[in-house]
Amino acid sequence: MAQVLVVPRVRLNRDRVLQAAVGLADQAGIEALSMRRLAEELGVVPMALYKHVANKDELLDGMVEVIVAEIDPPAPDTEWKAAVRLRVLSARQMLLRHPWARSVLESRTTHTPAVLDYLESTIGMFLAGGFSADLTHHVMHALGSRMWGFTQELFDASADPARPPVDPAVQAARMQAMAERYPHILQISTAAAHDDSVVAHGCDDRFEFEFALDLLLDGFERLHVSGWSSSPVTRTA
Amino acid sequence: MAQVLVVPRVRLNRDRVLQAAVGLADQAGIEALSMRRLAEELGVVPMALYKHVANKDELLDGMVEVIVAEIDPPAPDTEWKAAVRLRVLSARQMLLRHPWARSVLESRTTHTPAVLDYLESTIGMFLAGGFSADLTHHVMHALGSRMWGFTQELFDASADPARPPVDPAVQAARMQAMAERYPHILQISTAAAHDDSVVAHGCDDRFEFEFALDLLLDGFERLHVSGWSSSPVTRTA
DNA sequence: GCATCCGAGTGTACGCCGTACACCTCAACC
DNA sequence: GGTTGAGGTGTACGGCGTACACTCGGATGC
Repeated sequence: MAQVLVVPRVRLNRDRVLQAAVGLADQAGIEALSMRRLAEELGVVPMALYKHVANKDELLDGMVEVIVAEIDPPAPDTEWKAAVRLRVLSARQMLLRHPWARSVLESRTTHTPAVLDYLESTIGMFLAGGFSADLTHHVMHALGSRMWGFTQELFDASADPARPPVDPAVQAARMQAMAERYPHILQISTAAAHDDSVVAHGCDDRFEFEFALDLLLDGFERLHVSGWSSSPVTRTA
Repeated sequence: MAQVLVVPRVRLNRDRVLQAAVGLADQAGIEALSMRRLAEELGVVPMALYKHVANKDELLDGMVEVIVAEIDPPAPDTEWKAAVRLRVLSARQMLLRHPWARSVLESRTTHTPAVLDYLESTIGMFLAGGFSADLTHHVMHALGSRMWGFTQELFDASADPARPPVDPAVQAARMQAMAERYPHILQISTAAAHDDSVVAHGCDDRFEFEFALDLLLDGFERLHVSGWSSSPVTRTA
């Protein structure tokens, strides 16, 4: 017999695994995504997956990278307000396509490069629009609840007490690398700090919370006293 | 030998179970909360818990009731803005005490009475302040991201396709009971509906999303053009 | 005083889960 | 044509939620 007759059995790789995981979560729900079920979907034994992802947590991180990459890139030469609006609305479209994404995104504390890139470019829009680093810092917090991105433990190494302590030299090198790749993030993460340490001590998140809340409340009040009753956009079907 | 010497072995009850669950989640994290671990904590065999809660999902619902009850009641005779502010800040304090609460709250789709009561009284604040039902509807959506409460599937029976269909008569009776107990919720949930059906068809959540987003963006812009650079409240340590 | 009952707590067991570890297979390369 | 190493396999372990049949003890009725 020449050759073999079995199906070609395309080789597994990390990307095929991640794509299949996203697809499975989309159609069966995130709670139905188990390593065993995913392996079955790929016609492979469960342990085969571990040659491509370290464990289930890393699988979820990989899935996040996949979906964040679906967000439209920043529109060039666009005024800050329109640019942010487009970006956030695009992120929202992605979240609607993947209903499980919000909870997974919010459960991940380790920010992956795709996520950091997304933050970085969004921050850049405000800064390019002339916003001060301080205002941008607060504005990102206020936006945070709608774009899941910006939380105070971004640079906070103590966020996860279970993580083993890191060598200060290693930590400094990491900060250096961060500063080069994500200058805007670094800029605004330290903008609200009082002392001079580059490692931000975290920001006053109660202040951030009230900032956003008061912004909303003042907006509500303005709409109310100006006799707002129907929507500014037409709502005819 | 008179009597017995064993510890009195206080009887278990639903409340003891829920309190222990909240305590365990507080100190060991929500991922460490298993029926087995909780039972051990209570000096009892795992299956004993099932005499007091139907299953783990109902345990989580019960935990939500416990923590929502910790939110301060509405301050009487207070202007709407201050009243809402106090309430939301109190909810935030509760969330800070129970770091696991946010994710659990957001994962529950079945709103328990405690949660509905919370929504009801908050909505009442806006209405009492003279807000139209329509504006209150949008305002609750905009607040939603910060107070986890108000989502479009509140009255949407089709939210969970896995749930068995309900007898229309039963459904109508349910709506009637809802209307009596939660008039404000009903009022604003139907405010944005175009047709006359009492069972809201769900609202245009893209509109709600943009409403909140634009409110924030306009606020950001106002702050920006007015030269906002430092915080309106003093930030000295 | 004694039989009855019934709900709280028990014990065992099942089918899921993530994944450690030893093994096999086979294409690529010297 | 033997070696190697990466990809895929098989078995096994401990943990999970919970179904189901049970025991036990205190309250209740006679």
